Amino acid sequence: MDRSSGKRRKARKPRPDGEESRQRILDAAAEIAGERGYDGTSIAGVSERSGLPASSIYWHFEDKDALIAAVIERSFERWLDGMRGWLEPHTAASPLEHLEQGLRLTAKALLDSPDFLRLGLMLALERRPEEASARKLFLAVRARTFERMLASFSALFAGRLDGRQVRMLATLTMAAADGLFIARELDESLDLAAHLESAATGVLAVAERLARSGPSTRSRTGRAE
Amino acid sequence: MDRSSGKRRKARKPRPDGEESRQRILDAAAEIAGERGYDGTSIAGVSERSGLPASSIYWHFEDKDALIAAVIERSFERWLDGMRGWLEPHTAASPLEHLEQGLRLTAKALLDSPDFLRLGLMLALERRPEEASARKLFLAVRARTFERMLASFSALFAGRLDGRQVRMLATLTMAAADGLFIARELDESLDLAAHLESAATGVLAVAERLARSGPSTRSRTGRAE
DNA sequence: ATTATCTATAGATCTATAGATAATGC
DNA sequence: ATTATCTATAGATCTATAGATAATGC
Repeated sequence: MDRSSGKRRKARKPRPDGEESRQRILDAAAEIAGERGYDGTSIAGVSERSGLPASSIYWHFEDKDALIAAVIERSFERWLDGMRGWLEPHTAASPLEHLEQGLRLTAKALLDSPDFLRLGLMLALERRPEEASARKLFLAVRARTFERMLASFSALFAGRLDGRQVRMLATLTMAAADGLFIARELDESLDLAAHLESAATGVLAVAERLARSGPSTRSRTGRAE
Repeated sequence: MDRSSGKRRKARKPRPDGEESRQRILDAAAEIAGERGYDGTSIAGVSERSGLPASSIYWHFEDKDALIAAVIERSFERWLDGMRGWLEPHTAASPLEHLEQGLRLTAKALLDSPDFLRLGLMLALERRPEEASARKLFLAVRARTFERMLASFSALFAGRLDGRQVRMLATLTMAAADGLFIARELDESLDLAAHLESAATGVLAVAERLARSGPSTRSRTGRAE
């Protein structure tokens, strides 16, 4: 059924309304999944909100799991668009400016396309045995982002902090972003950019303190890679 | 059906196995809800895992919503047990020690009974229109904890920070706790206590910076109460 | 000929209840 | 008499598919 994976795509051009319908289905699924999570997203609901029958959904997507994974994938691409400029190598003058720029872009991306992180965190907190492809996709994407942050902190504190300490800084930064995102979801009047900026101040203060106290201050805090 | 709300409880003593069954149902529901969220928790699943028929579940709880709310309520009580000592007024010598003690207890409580925050965050991220009683309960409990933190920070920085600044500190602290909890859920080798302690260092650094720069430094960051 | 949508429905699962039966309290 | 469990099932909803039909590409 599913021809979205592009395996043996025919040379022939598809009908123009097909892609539009696919997007309408993804829009509806993203809305509902963002409201109600994985199990709360029913095919009937997506069908109703998109205006297309259930069988059309199954024509475009293999099954419900693939549909949710596609929602994550698309929202991640939009998210990446928002973060472009930071991820491209060396558009900022100094490592510190690079981090600050990353922060501003993160705040903007979180506000522009919150579906990605909201649904992603919901999937991450769930630990269902089967049907994990959407969750796996989110975790892979998240790991990649973490590696970027690691590289950024490494450049900023080269020679002053060891790998374990840099990893802790990146963990704290990502935790602050996740936590502040949740706070803002629960209170939309919260100024996300200002809070992220304060959090960055705190992370840098932790970094200075770690740098002064030398490498390997306490028992291991994370698994070696 | 539901006699759990204790409205017109008869003078007569209930059978001893009743309460035990109720707890087994709650155990099973907590496990499944922690794995799969609200919609993923089916009565059939709870019935199978608890060993009691569905009708027994409905004898003990009004409906599924009440069951999930009871799960939240019980895990919150256990959580509170872990936090007792911090919440009771003035067991610590200084405000700073009070905060540090709260931090240690938070780490311990998060590790001992993670169900409360895991399920709570899942519910918080969802925004379903109906069936909100479990979610409301979690948010109320969360708000109370936030107020305690606010009082604690107020005492610690009395006269040096205004209400808005104290609120930002509490928001950052709670965000760090939420975010680090998620990080630890995704990587159970993560040393939660050490990371929380580092986060606290960062929050205090932010506080010092705010105190030095005087009150009302930038545009409002939160809604007035 | 291929792409996409439509109607209709099979079969599984889910929430909730009816009504009989067992166990305990007074 | 009340508390609690048991069997059985109604009725709704959910995932997924079958098969007819429409629209477009070549």
